[in-house]
Amino acid sequence: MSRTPNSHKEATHERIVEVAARAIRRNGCAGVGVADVMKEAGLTHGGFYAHFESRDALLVAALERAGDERAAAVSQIAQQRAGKGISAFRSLVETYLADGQIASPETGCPVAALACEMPRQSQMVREASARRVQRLIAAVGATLPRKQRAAASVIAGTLAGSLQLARALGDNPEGRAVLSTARNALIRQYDVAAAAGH
Amino acid sequence: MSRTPNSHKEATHERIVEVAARAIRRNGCAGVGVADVMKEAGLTHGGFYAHFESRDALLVAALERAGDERAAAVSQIAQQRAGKGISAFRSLVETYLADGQIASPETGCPVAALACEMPRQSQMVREASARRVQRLIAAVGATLPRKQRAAASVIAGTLAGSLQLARALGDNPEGRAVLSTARNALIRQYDVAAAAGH
DNA sequence: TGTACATCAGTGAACGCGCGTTCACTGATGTAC
DNA sequence: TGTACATCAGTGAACGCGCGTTCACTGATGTAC
Repeated sequence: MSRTPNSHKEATHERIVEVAARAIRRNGCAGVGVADVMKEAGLTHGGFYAHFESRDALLVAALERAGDERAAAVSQIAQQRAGKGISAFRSLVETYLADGQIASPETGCPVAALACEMPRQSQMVREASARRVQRLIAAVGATLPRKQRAAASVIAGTLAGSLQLARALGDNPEGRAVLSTARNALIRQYDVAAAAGH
Repeated sequence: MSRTPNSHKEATHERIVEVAARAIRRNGCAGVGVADVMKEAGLTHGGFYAHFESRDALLVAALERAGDERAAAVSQIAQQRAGKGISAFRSLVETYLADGQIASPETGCPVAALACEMPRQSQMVREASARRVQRLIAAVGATLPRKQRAAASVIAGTLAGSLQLARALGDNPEGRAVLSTARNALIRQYDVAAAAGH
């Protein structure tokens, strides 16, 4: 049926989503342009609607992809560090709030990059956004012992909020101080190893 | 020199800034349209440039106005409650994270409404944004005893981040749960009265 | 093995629309005489 | 007191530009015979 194997169109589709997942974190929802994304994927804008029903559908796909990418990166680092006896919670906090994140929103958490824009999007994008927030909270909860799991949402809020304040202050000592203060406070308060006097 | 007393033009200017201060929190930076703001202020768009050099200059004024308004509202509530023996910190937390804030960004904190958009704005807007963030941190710090003042930035991050997550989840039990969890955690950890076993 | 054909991913011109900005003009109000 | 004038806040038409979306077309690839 398909002359070019499905894998070709699917590969192109993947490329568009990957570009959009970076663009939405770098430029915000309003900064994702159909023509720009297609160009960065090596295509012309006219072919876009063979891949997506609308620009909003692209935003949804970009949000999902960005969240998956980030979750995979964070859990990969946590696994590497687990061998060294570092708790999953501590790895999460140190990866999420790493100094390098100030200047690299395009590879960071989409919730931190987009949270305040979420309520202003179309319904389908808002729904995808809410799922991302739920998943961030769940990911934080998964690193906590049962007793502390109820704190997952505050911790998620602290992570996303602190990173945003640091970015607003800039990639300078002032911004980095916000991150280190947050890392220290979170680890002191919630890390099991720290609580055990480790 | 001026026929209509200065107070007339100044009153119009005030009105424009007030409308913009609400619009920027409701619709985001990209959602502040010159024509819309002027219309909501009862004017036509052509007169805009007699009041502001550019749209960006309006955003700067709107940010400053929004921050001033919110700071005044929060400190007014704190003063009322101070008579009842409620600490300034607790008042701040309960006002900032009130359930009603989920649905009312346009009268809330501009940092919570705009933080993730700040790094993407023009230089003059970024600078005004950074000042707002610094002022939020300072306002939190002013409610803390000296010993805990270093925690002001994490607390500010927790306030802004939790409110954003709640808004992204929506004005429903799920969103409100995020706020109440954050209020409880902050007051338990940082409120002087709570620490004194009050 | 070779030739004609069908499929379809991608192209590029064109559209309608909204928005920031400009500018010649209006009309109301205070001032000079 | 009254009349002509200057000032200037605000009007509304027009501009250029970017963007989402549409659509007729191309050209490469696989299939049928």
